[in-house]
Amino acid sequence: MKEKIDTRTRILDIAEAAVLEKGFEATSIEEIVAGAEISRGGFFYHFKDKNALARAMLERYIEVENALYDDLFARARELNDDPLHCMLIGLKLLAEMLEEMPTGHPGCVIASTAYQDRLFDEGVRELNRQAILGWRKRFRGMFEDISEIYEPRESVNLDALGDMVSGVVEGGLVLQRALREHNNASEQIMLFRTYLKLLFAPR
Amino acid sequence: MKEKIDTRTRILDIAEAAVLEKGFEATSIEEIVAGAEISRGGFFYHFKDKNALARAMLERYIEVENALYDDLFARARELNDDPLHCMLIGLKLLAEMLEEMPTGHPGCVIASTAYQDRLFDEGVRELNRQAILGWRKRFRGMFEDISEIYEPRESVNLDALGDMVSGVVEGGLVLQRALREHNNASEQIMLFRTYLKLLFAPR
DNA sequence: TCCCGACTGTACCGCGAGTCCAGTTGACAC
DNA sequence: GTGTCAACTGGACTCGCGGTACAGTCGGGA
Repeated sequence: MKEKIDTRTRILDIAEAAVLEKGFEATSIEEIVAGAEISRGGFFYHFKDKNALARAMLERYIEVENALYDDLFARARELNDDPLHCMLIGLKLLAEMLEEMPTGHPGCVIASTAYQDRLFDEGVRELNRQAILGWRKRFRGMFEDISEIYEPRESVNLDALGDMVSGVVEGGLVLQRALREHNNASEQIMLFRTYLKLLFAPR
Repeated sequence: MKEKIDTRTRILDIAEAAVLEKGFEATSIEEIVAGAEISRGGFFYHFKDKNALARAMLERYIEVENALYDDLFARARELNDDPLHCMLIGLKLLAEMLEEMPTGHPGCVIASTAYQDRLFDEGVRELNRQAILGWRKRFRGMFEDISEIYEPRESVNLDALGDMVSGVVEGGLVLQRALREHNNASEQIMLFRTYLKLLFAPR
């Protein structure tokens, strides 16, 4: 039985699916242990409390999300060396990816935790914060590269523009969840993309 | 004692403040009744359960938010008849308003409920949905008026553009909450404003 | 053989939501 | 003055869930 995924990972998988579907509070430890086919004792052996579970989930989620961005923009870079076109292609890929998820994107854990933050400890909140700051830095860097070649038509704060990528995704996912529609997030990204095209259009 | 605000309103006030600060789940009925200086029985006399409280809060919140938008864009209209400039002024006013809130904007209840929706019944979810659809319609209408005068530089879906107003605000508020910064939402709105300026710029 | 990590199973605590209900209080009606 | 009704108070109780504690089991290396 080498094939058996280790229990901790199994707990995280099941918890993540449940939390993204119904929210953290609405997910009981009872149902997690039922899904993972372990006992309550087993759960607390791996996570000292629900907060530790949240932390582990968030850590894993952020790692995956970062890897995803790395991969996406690396592929975009292969298709076009120009930083603006690379950005535009990357956003297109991102939009397509969001669209292809059949049930719609699971919904970003970031927003979910941001709005229930009193349930979590400082560690979780800080993790959340650092993730967003990381994305700010990533996208800001890309926008700096673009600005060096294409002078923006209107002066903009590049930090804020970097945040706008995360913000548009988060906002789109909120709409998608609340409206029970499917393409809001990808549509919002495509709109943001036209914004960039206009902003960095050559004179 | 005509001055005494009726108990139901007092409960809503206190609950709203607490919920916006810490989230719905983290707010106990115990603390609400303590704040409102009533008994637990008194609370359940007014609301049959916590879900009914959520519904009432959401109803009130949406009403206030709509009145706020009405007022904001009416003022903008007074300053300039042109639909594009009216929109741009309205967004500026909105951004200023968000900035002036000393502790930052309380955070939109919409996103908060969207990410915990299993805690609420269908009525609450539908209320949430209708609110966003209402904003879509409102802003779509404004963008239609603009399009009649200013041909957009890139073709865009006006529903999606309407959603983008809500989305940018929601996304900005998520960032603001998670980062513990203060002006993200207003900055995001200002960026969206430059987008509109570029999109509808006369040739 | 023994040890150890990964559990199982059970008993127990405290808290908050929600129920039930009997009783009080003050305003207005007749 | 009596009755009635809405708006509560207060207390007792149930239930589910998070969390603790801990004794015992089981399989795989050293």
